[in-house]
Amino acid sequence: MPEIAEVETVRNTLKKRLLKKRIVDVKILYPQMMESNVDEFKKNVVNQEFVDIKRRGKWLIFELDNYYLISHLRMEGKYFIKEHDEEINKHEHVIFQLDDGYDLRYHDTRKFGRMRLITKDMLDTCEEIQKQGYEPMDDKLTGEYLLSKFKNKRLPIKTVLLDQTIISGLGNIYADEVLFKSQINPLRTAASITLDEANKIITSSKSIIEMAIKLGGTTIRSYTSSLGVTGHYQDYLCVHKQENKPCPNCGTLIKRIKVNGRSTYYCENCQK
DNA sequence: AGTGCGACCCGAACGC
DNA sequence: TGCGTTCGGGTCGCAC
Repeated sequence: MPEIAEVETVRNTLKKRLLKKRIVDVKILYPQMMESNVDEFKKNVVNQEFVDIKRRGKWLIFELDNYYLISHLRMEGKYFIKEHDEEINKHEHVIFQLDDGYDLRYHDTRKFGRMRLITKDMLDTCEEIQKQGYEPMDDKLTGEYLLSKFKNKRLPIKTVLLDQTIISGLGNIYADEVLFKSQINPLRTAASITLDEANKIITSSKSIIEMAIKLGGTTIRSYTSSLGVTGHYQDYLCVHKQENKPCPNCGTLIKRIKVNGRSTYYCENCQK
């Protein structure tokens, strides 16, 4: 599932293939995922060229001549580049036909992803984008900032790390890994986190995201006809999806619990 | 304001 | 084997 590192990898990969390409047609096969009016979307996106690809948290932002195409991959959204005459897969929901004989195809088995076209001046007022908190690599993310956000929260710290308005980009996997590296029990309330621990959360997030981006970069599968992203970070996970495996620190078997409905993995010995 | 929970989806995993 | 059921994951919107 794409978290910040995967979205960054998608961004870097697509950038190499898409810049200066022009959209000559678009097919929307699953209109429910389109938050813009479908007819307007088609009308406006056709004949636009890809100028840049940006990212904010888990949002991908395709910069076109006159618009931003903003796209959230949610759980399983992927972009593929395929030759235009290749058969359409049943999970391909939006097909952008490019001027070079290829398509950019949005593929999403769960149909959870969303996309929308906005004019350039709308980005500053686009709520989903603007309400994102600081990203792990942002210097503005400080222990003091986190404490001010955690102050009145009685929710488990694990749940609060998934709140994109505080730290932008962490998902269920990295939240578990960050808490393990910070040696913090996922069930602790956010309000109970000390300044020291908040700083640990920040340094852990930075190093984990940095490594994940590097791994994503080295493990891209790029075929001649398509281009998906399968990072290899899963080979380096300490706790997430590691139930009943030994903790890399102390050997205690990793526990799996539910925290506010989400699977959560941790070492009960290391994370008090 | 903070919190809790259902809805959105459907393939995979599980239970019988 | 084949069926039915449950689960999961990010985010939103609504109720409390």
